[in-house]
Amino acid sequence: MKKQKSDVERFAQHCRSHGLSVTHQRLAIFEALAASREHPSAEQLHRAVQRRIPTLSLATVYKNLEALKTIGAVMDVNPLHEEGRYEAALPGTGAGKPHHHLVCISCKKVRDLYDGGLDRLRIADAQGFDVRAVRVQAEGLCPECRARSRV
Amino acid sequence: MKKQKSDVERFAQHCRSHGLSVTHQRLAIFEALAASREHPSAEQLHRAVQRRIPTLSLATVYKNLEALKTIGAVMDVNPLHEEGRYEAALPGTGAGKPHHHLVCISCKKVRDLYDGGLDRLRIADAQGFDVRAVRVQAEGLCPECRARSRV
DNA sequence: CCATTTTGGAGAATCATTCTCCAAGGAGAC
DNA sequence: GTCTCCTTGGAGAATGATTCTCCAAAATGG
Ligand SMILES: [Mn+2]
Ligand SMILES: [Mn+2]
Ligand SMILES: [Zn+2]
Ligand SMILES: [Zn+2]
Repeated sequence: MKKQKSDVERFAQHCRSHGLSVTHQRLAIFEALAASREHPSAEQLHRAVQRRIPTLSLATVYKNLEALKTIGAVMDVNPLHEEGRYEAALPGTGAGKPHHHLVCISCKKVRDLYDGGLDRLRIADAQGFDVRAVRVQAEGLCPECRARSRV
Repeated sequence: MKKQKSDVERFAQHCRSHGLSVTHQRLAIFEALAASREHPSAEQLHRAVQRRIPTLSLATVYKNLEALKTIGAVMDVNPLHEEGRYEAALPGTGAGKPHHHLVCISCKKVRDLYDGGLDRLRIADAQGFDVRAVRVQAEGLCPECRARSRV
């Protein structure tokens, strides 16, 4: 009977050690997320947790996901989902040849990354998916942001 | 003087062969995109093209990006940018260990992809970026959607 | 140039996400 | 447990990106 509590306790301590209090809303949101393998949206999580806490508001779900991301208890599956970014795709233009991207986590700039090794990636266990394309996104600090943060 | 026209001509023919008429707005949007290496947003493109066509509306930019994506003249840099998707990230939970994702281009479902080979990826030419993480997203049709489309 | 069809502009509408404001609920000290 | 203090939650408005509606303008094909 210690086992059952350990996940919750680990979460509670993670919160406290990062200065976040452990409310039952926060805990329920995390539990729902941890119990799912569906990579749910905020809306889906809201619906799931509302079965336990009918008064839970959607804004609270967003606030908590953001807070939990900050302390590393939750991850965002989508790289770069705030605003659409485009590139031309005809021969001769930027995306004329397949390539990948370097994305700055600070200023959001996107640079093309041509790397023959990455183009040859094969997915070992595609779990029945008919894989049409593989996108690689390398995330980090761009030279400008590195310089700025080193001040 | 043939060279300069060839890109425009190639684009025009690509449009016509896919049943899209070639308006100067559409052409200007594509030219602005092809001339940029910044992976611009719709808003940025709008500002750029407005210098040539002051009456251009933002909705027109979106309509055209969508139309051009459909015929493959434009690509969307962001995988999955419509709605945030989350996962737990503490030991014992889904993202407790680093992993990648299989995404269905039809129903948008996201499955975890554990692949030791992908975890060992190294970026050959990081162009000065301090790379902190590499995300791989394999896109294709999930088993359910394959079955449905094969009807 | 004519008729047909597609497209563009303006602005409203929609959808996801964030913010504001105030009351309720945790955390740590007695 | 009780008392504070500070964080958090709820409600709904606000925001920002994207889409839709409606009509006039422009492109196409002859
Ligand atoms: Mn690119
Ligand atoms: Mn995952
Ligand atoms: Zn940067
Ligand atoms: Zn699917």
